[in-house]
Amino acid sequence: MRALDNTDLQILANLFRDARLSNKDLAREVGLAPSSCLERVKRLQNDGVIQGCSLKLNMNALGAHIQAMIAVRLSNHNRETFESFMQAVQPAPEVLSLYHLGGDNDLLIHVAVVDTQHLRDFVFNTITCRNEVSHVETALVYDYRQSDTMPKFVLNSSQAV
Amino acid sequence: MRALDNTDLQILANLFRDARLSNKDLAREVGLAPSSCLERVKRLQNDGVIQGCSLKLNMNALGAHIQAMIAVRLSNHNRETFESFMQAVQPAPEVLSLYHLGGDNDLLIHVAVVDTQHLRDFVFNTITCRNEVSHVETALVYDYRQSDTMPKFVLNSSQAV
DNA sequence: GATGAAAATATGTTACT
DNA sequence: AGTAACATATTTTCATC
Repeated sequence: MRALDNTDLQILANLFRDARLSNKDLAREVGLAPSSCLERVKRLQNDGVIQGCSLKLNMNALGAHIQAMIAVRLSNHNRETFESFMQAVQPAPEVLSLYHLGGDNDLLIHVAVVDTQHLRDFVFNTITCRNEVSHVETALVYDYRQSDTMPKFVLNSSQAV
Repeated sequence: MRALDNTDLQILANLFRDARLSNKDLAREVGLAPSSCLERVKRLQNDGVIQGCSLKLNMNALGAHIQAMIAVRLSNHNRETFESFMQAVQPAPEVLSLYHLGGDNDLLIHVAVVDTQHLRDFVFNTITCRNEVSHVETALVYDYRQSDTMPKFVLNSSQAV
């Protein structure tokens, strides 16, 4: 993979702010011709720097009035146990995202549910029913905010132009 | 806000999978003429059902080789304390997202950092230096997976067509 | 509301610097 | 690698159903 130069970082920062920016507008923002800009965006996608693009939705409008974070500890920490748990839980329609952590809790599962009864059913039917689960704690999510600016770090030599 | 009908849900599900889908392709997927489809997408944006669209980036390619989840407890739980903490922390370039929870921990902060030293500096300089912080626990994020399918629930009467 | 055709815009190629 | 020009495709408007 090629190192990212400053123009690449500008492209990424702009798309991070608004991924539906047209190529023409993006090119103007970063001071490139549209064709050159398009070429770079494609390269960033091919190189796997850009991994995809997802919609931020208003969960309440979809009928999910409660969001919760479910912390899970497993009884066994080998790879197979993890993978089987994640593969069973991730496809559930309530699951928004899933973190595998190194800490007291092995996993954090961010879910959206209709109401408290739905939350309880989800925890029983999808989480605690699994025999690899040793401990579960559920907390309401009052607020969830995603950064609208791309993480930016001091460049090291391998990234610099 | 108008209730979402089945076509709206199909549009959202398709865009959730790939927000860069062209309007033409989206229209074909949901069985509408491109113009009708565009009209609905605009309405969903205006109604705030679609809140935005963000890029999923390979953090390693940006030079962030470590991701961590920082759990924070505050000494005071009034609104002002929360807001001032969130407004101070959220703009930090390392912060990817921020959860306000009702539970033992008040906040979870998902961060991307260059290395362990950077993580330590971030925790000291941005989190523990603040006097409203009473407890901090940091865990490495080994894996972070976002659902690629839109949460779907049984429709209630207010959402049904 | 939805459609289809026309006008405006954007994309993607190619040749050139 | 970047630019400009061109052909193709898409978006968006609008009159109509």
